[in-house]
Amino acid sequence: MRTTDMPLIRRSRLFAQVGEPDLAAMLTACFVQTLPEGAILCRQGEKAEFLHIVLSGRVGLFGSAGQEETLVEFFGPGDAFIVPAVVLDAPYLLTARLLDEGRILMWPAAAFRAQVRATGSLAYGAVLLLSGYWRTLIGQIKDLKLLSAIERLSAFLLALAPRETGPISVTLPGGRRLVAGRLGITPQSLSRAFAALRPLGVSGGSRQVTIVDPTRLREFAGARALRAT
Amino acid sequence: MRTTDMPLIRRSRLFAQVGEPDLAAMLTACFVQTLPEGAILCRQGEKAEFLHIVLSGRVGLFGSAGQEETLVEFFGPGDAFIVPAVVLDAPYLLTARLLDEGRILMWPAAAFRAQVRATGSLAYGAVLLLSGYWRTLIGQIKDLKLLSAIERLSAFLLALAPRETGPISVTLPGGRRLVAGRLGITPQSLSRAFAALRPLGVSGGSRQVTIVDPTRLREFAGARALRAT
DNA sequence: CGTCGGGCTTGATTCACGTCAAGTAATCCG
DNA sequence: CGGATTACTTGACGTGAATCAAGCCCGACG
Repeated sequence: MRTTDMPLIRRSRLFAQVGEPDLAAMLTACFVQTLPEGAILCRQGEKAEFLHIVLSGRVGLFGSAGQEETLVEFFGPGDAFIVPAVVLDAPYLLTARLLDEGRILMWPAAAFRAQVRATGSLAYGAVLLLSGYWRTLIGQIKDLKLLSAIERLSAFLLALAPRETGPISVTLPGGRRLVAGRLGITPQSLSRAFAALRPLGVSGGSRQVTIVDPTRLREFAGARALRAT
Repeated sequence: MRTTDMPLIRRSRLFAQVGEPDLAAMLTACFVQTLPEGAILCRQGEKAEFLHIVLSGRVGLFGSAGQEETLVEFFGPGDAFIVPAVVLDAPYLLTARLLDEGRILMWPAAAFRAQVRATGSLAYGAVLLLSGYWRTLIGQIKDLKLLSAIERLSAFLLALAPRETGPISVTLPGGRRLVAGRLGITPQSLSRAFAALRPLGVSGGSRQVTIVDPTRLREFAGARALRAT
């Protein structure tokens, strides 16, 4: 574990409430790995062996059924993405794959389970983390059930936008293929959806998208007001 | 609070690890209400005021966008369904409505937040509860993204089946309209999906469905193996 | 410099599901 | 018990997105 990892570790919501000495004690059971793009962290159906916390790089969580596979969610630095399988000692529901080269904190499942049970501040951090994830997943389910593909793309882009107003440029968390999966559509349909948004001021290369007027896009998407009506 | 409520309260995963004296102390801040069918516990967009724990009856969580509304998930006794909004002190993403008459434990949001932060065993219970929910939500997202309507219905019915084999009769958690929402389809499509499964041995009245051979249904649905491939 | 290959776009067609519209069965309530 | 209201089913039709199939763009590599 490098000294440069500590600030990254501290930044995770999971450890927000954990005191310095406790944290140091916990981390003795862990190690950090640098892994290449495409590396698989865990595979759907296998028993949980490690909790993974992303220190750098991005990770995609994929669900598969038969031949099909789609991306369910993106994760980035600070995320600990399979807490549930680890605490419940259940098989992974998803496969995690690195989208970039990245550094991953590996925490043996049994040690993590014991720590969560023993350390209130860690459990509290886990509650915060899981609460945030619950909300993103609920948002995604609502999107899938209530919105059209174009509306979902609008909402997705707006969620990426840091500022509320003025022309902005957002970078997609992955290639078109992955974004399509996240939105629950095919790459072809995503392409058409982007084409449909072009008249509304959305222009984009493969990975970088600029929105000339977020407010207008928000009006379009929010004609069917979603997240906090 | 009735004395008959205590066993129901204890049964919730949330309190599994909480000691008797701690539990008694926590509950002083709470009260229990009996509410009629159709009562609304919280409304999408409003600030979280109470944590609700279902003691009896069933609750539906609904998401809405514009005019549309669908059921996102069913909840029953032991479930504490909006923990995330409460701990994060954020607006509800969903509207909760009672599907039957039921008894609900009401826990003021601020008191619950303080307790979770202070009491490790409660935080641990929350981690377990949230972990279980994460998994059901992930399952639902995978279903929506990867399966057809008929396959989703099959998977839903099989998840309700208590035993693995032999003819069984399951009771749907709500009317057809609600089940359709849960599956992300219209009631008409649900009706057709049931019709399509009839040749496979699924017969059903409005609320009670019998599956003559779960194994056969599982084969059909699991030709596209899902949950634990 | 050319050609090879993957990722993106575009068009034509198909299909699953939604929508509209009856019709029928179940439930409620005087 | 009868009539109204609601819930479910069924059919005909329309549509959004998937699928099939080229083409295009751009970086990789001989």
